[in-house]
Amino acid sequence: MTEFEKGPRGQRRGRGARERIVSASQQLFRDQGINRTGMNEVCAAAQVSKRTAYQHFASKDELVAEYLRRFDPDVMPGVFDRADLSPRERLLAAFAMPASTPLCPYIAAAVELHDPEHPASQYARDYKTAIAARLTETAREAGARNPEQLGEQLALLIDGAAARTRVLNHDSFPTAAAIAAVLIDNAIPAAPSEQSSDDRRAPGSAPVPIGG
Amino acid sequence: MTEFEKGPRGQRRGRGARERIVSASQQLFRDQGINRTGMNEVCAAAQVSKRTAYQHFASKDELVAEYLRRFDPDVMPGVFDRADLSPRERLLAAFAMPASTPLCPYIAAAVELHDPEHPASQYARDYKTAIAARLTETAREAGARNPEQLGEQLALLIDGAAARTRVLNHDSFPTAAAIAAVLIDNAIPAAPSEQSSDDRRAPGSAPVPIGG
DNA sequence: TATTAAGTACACCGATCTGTTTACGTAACG
DNA sequence: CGTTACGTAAACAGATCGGTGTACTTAATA
Repeated sequence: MTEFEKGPRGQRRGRGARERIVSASQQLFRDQGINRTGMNEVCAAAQVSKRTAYQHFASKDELVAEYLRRFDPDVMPGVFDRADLSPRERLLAAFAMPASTPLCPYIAAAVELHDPEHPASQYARDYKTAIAARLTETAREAGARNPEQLGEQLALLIDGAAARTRVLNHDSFPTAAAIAAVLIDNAIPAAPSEQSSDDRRAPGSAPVPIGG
Repeated sequence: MTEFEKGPRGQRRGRGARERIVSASQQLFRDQGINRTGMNEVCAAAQVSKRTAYQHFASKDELVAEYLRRFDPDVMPGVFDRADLSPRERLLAAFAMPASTPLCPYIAAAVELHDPEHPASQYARDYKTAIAARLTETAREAGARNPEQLGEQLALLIDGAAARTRVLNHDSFPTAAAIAAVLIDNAIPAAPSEQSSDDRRAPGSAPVPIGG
């Protein structure tokens, strides 16, 4: 059966190869960019022959797509899966990304590839849409007046922080988090000033609509 | 002196060449990306021989730097120079970019070049800093409580809208403008209601500090 | 043992890109 | 006229890149 593991007969091949290739591209594409990283370099880093690499991925484009796809299977870990946090806290947690978090490879890929039809570009759109959807969902849980709007706004803040951090080489997520706090407080009726364990809403007050 | 114009003995050269090269790179770099546009293509579009191009620009990197530098000599025309607008209106005007406006070549360049030391990357940082400074200045005029903070926040919104527009292929500036309106209203004490949809604020409620 | 699946090492192809060089053209000016 | 400055056109150099082809190795299986 060969199990496709390092298993019975493989000395160091089999399971390792594909994994190593993807893993190497993660680091190289992120650190050096996609266009500036050749397949030779990826193969060398993965300790895999070029032949093998092209047996696992028909083209570099496929590897790039897989590189993005594998990046974050469950969207933004440590944010939406934190059942111990209130919805509001979860929304804010999206802006407390650790510095080690890679800087939005989706934006980078979309810019570098420069082709909206590229599978990686399409996946970048899907990912961004998924993020916004999750934010919207959480905003709804938090009792936001217009969850779609708040979700979209928070997503924009995340992208802004990522882009700005990249260009300025200076962490902009705190600024984004501050804005997020304002938006959240404005969007949730009778927002309890700080961490809200319960969010009852004040029905009557017509607060500031965020336009659109 | 040869005036650097079409000049004494130039038949149709001189002033045209450099201008045409920069102009061609504007369009090509923006439409196709920097890395995907070769010098041959630029020269062809500029109707200039390669020899001449490399006489005006020692390298492609220099041309790229000039491409960014020439992009917007006075930062964001139609925004800060609109003396007929109130400071608050000027702040909001920054989010009403016409669709024809090129989509943040600075972010694109920083990502594409992928080298923070590249002169173009440095210029991108300078440009972004200049934008934030202008926004801060205008925020101060508008009477914002913390102009630096508001300026930085609005700058982040602009970058977020640009990045998101690029990735999603969908104009995100309206969303950013809506956020901006909220931030501005929150940051300016007793905001006099301009023609904004509404900005009356519950009078007694202390406005939410935007925290830093 | 023979086969087969998987992999390595490495040369190679064709395309593309930056940048240079060569050969030639042309117009102003002495 | 000839020189000189400036320009074109096009070949070329050198590098890199994506991707392939070939020959060899290794180890499990029939």
